Amino acid sequence: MIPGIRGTRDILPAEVGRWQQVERVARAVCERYGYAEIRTPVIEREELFAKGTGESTDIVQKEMYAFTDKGGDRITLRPEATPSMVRAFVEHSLEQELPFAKLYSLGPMFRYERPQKGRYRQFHQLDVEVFGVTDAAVDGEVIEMASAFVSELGIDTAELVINSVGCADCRTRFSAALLEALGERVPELCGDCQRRARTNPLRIFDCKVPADQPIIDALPHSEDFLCDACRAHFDEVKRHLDAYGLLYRVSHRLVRGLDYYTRTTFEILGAGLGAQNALLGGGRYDHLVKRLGGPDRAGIGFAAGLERLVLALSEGAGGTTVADAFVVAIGDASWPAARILARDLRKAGLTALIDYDGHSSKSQMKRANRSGARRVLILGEDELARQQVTIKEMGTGHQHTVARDQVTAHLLEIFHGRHRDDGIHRA
RNA sequence: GUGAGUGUAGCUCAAUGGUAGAGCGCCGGACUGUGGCUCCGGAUGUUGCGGGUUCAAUCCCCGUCACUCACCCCA
Repeated sequence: MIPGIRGTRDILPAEVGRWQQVERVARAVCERYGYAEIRTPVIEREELFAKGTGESTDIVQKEMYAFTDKGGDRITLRPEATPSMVRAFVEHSLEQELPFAKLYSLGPMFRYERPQKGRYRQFHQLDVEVFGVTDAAVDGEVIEMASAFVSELGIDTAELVINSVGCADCRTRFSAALLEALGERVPELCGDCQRRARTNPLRIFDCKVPADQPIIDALPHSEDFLCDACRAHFDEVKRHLDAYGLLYRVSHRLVRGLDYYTRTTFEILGAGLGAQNALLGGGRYDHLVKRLGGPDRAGIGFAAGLERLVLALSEGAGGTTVADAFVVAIGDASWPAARILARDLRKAGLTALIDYDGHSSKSQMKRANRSGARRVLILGEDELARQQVTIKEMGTGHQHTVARDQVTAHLLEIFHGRHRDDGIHRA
């Protein structure tokens, strides 16, 4: 056997219903809020992420699946969606096309990381982006939508956390203030934090080492270093969230890892997910579009981890398709007629199963039982001769006969009375 | 990239330095045109892979791969 690649997973039939539910809700919510779907390639030029995601990030430095293709170009599997969304927005001048430049996309991302709970090398994200709106009302709407998405999935233990990292000026001043506050205590911090102090002081807030916490707790807060404009924007965002009645926690320690974030950042944290507990995260990136060669347009968005959402879904969520009917043929002569019966049921929009080999009726019944089909349509030599079909309700064991040419109408009537739902039934 | 734990049947797990067993599942029969319950019977393993120690390794040692969790990073 040739095994699958480390950090990748097969989403098996037993759990695919949960995925379909997450995807269904994701699409429904996005469409309701006026987002248009876009599908971008999984391969892009390496420089798109070097410039977009940021040369200093670990994603770009050591986690990309990058290679030189046969034409000599540097290519990479996308590690995140935002730069691709920006590229497509710019490349196709989408702001000319759409009433609002609000886009969403669903698809796989790739990062060469050590797998653990909620983290894989191929993982899937819902990515949502809005371009060209600086007003804080869009921050509020995006965050409200993210929150609505999670709660519509029935995940009710999630926590919304927000912060503002300010504009480039605020960040520069804040970083300097952090280093100054740290002063000579840098060597007391853990190795990772010493490295962060050199590369990106804001990330010190991500530290989990207990010994470092007293020092970190004493550090200044980003909120106190916001310029007037950024402060006003953040206040306005909070007013919007309050107006929506959303519960949130402002955390000055929420500093997101990607270089492009400005002002608003937010995350929704799930419970019981282990260390990788961010269901979704995002923020504003007011200079990214221009930085990637486009017009000077603001941007804001978030990415949600589908694996984590599936993990956070309640036990009974999802569901599998069970057949409306299982056709059982008895006797060699019945098989051709049974196959036509199955075809006719399917043509009428019903889900029908039928065996392939000339198995015994018993064996077919067992398979029918295992399939979960709600009824078995028996077509044996007796029925064939009388132009009938025996219908056995698996739940009760009762059976009755119906004329062959009435079968589909008969079944459709049963479903009509029960508000049939495309054959998909919750477990 | 770092650390810890774990790899035995399809699944969940036992076992012993003397070449493996249970439960569930699967297949068949009792019921030769009828599932679920019951009873009876049956099949399946290169004990992750490679090497070492040993008369003998699934068990001990080394390496390697995979999985799990955590660090790191982030969805």
